[in-house]
Amino acid sequence: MSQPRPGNGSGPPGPAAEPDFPDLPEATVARLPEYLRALHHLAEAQHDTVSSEGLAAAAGVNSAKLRKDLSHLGSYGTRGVGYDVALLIEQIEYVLGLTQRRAVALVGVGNLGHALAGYAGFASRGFRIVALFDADHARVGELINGLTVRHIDDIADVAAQEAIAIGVIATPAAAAQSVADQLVRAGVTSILNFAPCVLAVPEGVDVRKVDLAIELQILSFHEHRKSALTALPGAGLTALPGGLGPGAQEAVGT
Amino acid sequence: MSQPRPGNGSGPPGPAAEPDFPDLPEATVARLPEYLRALHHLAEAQHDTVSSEGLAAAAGVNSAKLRKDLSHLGSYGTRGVGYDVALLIEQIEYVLGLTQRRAVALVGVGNLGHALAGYAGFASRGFRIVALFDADHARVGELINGLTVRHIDDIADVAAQEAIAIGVIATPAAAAQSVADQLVRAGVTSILNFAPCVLAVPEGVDVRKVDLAIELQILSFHEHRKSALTALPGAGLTALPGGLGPGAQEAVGT
DNA sequence: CGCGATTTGTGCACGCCTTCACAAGCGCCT
DNA sequence: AGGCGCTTGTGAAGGCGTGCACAAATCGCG
Repeated sequence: MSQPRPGNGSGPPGPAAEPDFPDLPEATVARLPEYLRALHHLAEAQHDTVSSEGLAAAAGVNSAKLRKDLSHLGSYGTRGVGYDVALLIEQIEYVLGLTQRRAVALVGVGNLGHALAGYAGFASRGFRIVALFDADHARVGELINGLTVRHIDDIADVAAQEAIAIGVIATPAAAAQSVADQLVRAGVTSILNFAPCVLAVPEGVDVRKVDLAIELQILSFHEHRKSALTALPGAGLTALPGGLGPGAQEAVGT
Repeated sequence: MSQPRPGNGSGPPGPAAEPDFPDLPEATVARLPEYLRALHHLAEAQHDTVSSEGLAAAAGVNSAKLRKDLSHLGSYGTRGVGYDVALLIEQIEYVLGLTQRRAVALVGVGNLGHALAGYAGFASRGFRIVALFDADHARVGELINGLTVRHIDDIADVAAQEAIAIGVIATPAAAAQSVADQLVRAGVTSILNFAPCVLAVPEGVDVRKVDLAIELQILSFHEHRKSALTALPGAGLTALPGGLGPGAQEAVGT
């Protein structure tokens, strides 16, 4: 767990000493995974280098932003040429801590939990789900994707065997806080919460929340706004104003 | 302040002219759904008023931020008392355009799509899934939650009958762009994309993306950083520095 | 009727993030 | 070897969002 990296041989880090990355802008961290995905895509297409322009387009961001983001990791590009795809992949994966496949525990094997347990994207992008839990005894024992569902109260035992750093909560809102408490008690320090509620956790534990209905509600706001606009003003919706050639993704916040 | 609504009748909008909300800060819009959820929770608990402090705690945000957010909607609080829960719910629902239950089409009835189709949270929070689509003919005809899966090519016919404003893409990445194109062609102007790829859409179409693996990768970064910190510095992790009483949710970006 | 307690609404300052614009650096071609 | 074009890396400016701190407003009580 400790030993961030020895300064030696193979890995991306490079032989010399490294300050690691104590202070990457949070906004940058949130974009790195997107760059990483785009890079893997490029690698499969046999590209060995990319310009910031090209990578930015593939990731759906501004090229200046991308360069600034990458500059925070150090200089891994070559002026006049671009970035080495393989090198950049290694570097970003290292920064994100993906060189070790992190163990993830999933709690709540209902509708959504089932889907998450079977989601191939986790395995292919640096994670392995090592345990499934549920509070419902009727579900305990069920076999999903090669894993047996265990009762949530067993989580301490499982955590003792395997270092679980990340927990995913896919339970109803009413159960989420108590599940979070159990996860924290078992040593989990990062939680991805799909339940529509706010979690209280001790300092040092990170929580990210994904609320599917909220995403729709944000879209609904923009729909509401759009329909109000087309109803009122003179111009109405004449053939799309600027160019309509597929511009890069229209953001709508983040 | 501008007084967006005349003080008359029952519903929040009121029959008279309205400037609507052409310019709400995007960050505020993203938080309104969270306030709304907290408010519904309070309403169920028979509270008719809340202070900004109380609502902020329930929504996991700063009270000053909450007041500023709400002030953008107009003055719906009473100094010395707080906010009227029912009134605020109506107001936020109106702003978000939830007074009409928006019709949503879901494309991709695989692992995740199945779960989304059965997710009760959509129905209970202002949306109704009116159609399911898939490209796989083997899946067409399947009955899920009272809806029959249709082929993606039929989307134009369905859109003709029912005004579909929002489309949800839960297909593999390879199919997502082509599905998006079909949705746009059918008149959809808002897309929620679960596929791990960037979508190109014409101007005027809004896209929000949810990438489950990216969320985990962001957590992984913080794990990586935490383990590096505990390994190096003198103090190590002595009993949590500040207070460890469950503070409000630790954000980790948004 | 007046006063104090309480809570909203907001002006202001600070910091983060984005974007532009350009100098520095690298490879290639002649 | 020299010059030219291309691309990175970054300084600086502008905008947005956050949080503080306080004035204004309302209620309840004596």
